[in-house]
Amino acid sequence: MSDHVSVKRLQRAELARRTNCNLETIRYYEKIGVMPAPPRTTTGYRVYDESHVRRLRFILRARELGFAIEEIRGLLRLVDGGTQTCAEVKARTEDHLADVRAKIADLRRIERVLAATASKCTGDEIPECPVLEALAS
Amino acid sequence: MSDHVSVKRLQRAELARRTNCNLETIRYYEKIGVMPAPPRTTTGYRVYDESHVRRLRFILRARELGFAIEEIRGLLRLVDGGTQTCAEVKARTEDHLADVRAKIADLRRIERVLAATASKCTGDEIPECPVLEALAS
DNA sequence: CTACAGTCTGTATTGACTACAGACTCAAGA
DNA sequence: TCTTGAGTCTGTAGTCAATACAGACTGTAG
Repeated sequence: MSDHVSVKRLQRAELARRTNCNLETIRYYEKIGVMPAPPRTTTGYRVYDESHVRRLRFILRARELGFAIEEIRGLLRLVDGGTQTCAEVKARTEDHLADVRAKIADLRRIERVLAATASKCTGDEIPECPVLEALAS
Repeated sequence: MSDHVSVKRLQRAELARRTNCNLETIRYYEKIGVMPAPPRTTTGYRVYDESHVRRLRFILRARELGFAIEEIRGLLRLVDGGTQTCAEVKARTEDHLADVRAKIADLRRIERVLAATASKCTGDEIPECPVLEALAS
């Protein structure tokens, strides 16, 4: 009776398809310990279920938002421990938000320099080039 | 008379100091061929001069602006060949500018999601957390 | 029985560095 | 002259976050 209400079992390719994750990335996440090692068939095939789908989606979404693996590991510890407080997670999110904003500021500075330099270009065939001069000076 | 007006000779650490570049990065740039292999003393020490300072500054500035090494290699070929046209460089710069703008757009999207999610947090000690829910759902 | 697709493992590659070990050189001080 | 410490040399390994591949095994359909 134990598998009367059977859980849907997935192999690796199916998990990859359902999460839109690269096949090999799943194994990689298992190796670095952010995905749990799933049970195996007698012949060694990994067997996943819905809990793995949720876990992987969590990781992928956090990666999309630019969290580093180590930051995600921290978030997962909070989730797994069941001891997380909203305050802790909020603090980590805000730290990360500050990082993202700093990156945006960097890129905007780069954008300004590139745009200003490119706009000086005549587009002529002459070898004098304001971009190269800006880089060389 | 050949070294009557002697060029200022620098060793690696001095070049690093003057360009604010990591010591090992200089050797790396030589290895991958964006910096020329400098002459050596009889005992094998690299000997740099002002031309190396200029070259390295060019590379570092381009890196700061987010050009990839391969893009820089392309810019350097234009410089070295003496055949560069302003139009070519302008085109490459504008391609790169488009990449930078795409990255900014990505990060701004991420920023919006993070900010919106974090602002829902109560900061309370309760384990329900809108950030984790947003990631898990 | 034989294809063929899927999975398994470990390892190599990417980009742009950075760090380290172990040997060598150089200049200054005792 | 000897020693000490700083600088340099080489090759190699590690970083991050995957991605790719080779070679062996398994599972299934015809």
